[in-house]
Amino acid sequence: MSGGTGYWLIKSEPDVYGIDELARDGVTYWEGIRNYQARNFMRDDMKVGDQLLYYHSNAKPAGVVGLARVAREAYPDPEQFEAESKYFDPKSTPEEPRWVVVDVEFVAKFDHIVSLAHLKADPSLDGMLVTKRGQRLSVQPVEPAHFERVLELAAYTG
DNA sequence: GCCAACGTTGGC
DNA sequence: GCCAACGTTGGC
Repeated sequence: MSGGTGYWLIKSEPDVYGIDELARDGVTYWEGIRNYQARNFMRDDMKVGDQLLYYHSNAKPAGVVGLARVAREAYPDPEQFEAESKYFDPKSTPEEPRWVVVDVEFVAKFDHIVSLAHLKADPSLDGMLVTKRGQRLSVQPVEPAHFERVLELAAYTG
């Protein structure tokens, strides 16, 4: 697989759109990001082929449940213009869209979740953003070494 | 369900 | 531009 060299963690609530829905759909656009820092990561830094840790939040337990990749770089989030959408933003216009999406493609579901508790307990993951208290950012950059370590913890062999 | 942490909004 | 109020996130 050619392309991106970046690593990210993306959060999703399994009750809303979990890894099983992504596996079913194959590809989806990552709609509804309404945080400027997360948007900037998607808009400015995510490249096709970048690898994504798929994280379930508001879950029991919370943790990394699989892998995905960026299939298309940032473009305007169509839901921001749809008045009936929960992601509608009246201040955004097609001429100057405020929010973007990327396309996210399913890669794999881990056999076992790598729980948040497990991530926090691993010294080699010190400093990983998701393990920090109060860290709510739903799109986070991940260091390559941390990414590889999470795959080890998942016993993921590709 | 609770509540701490955090981001955004809006009055001034 | 400050900052209190408010709404949301997300672990527990």
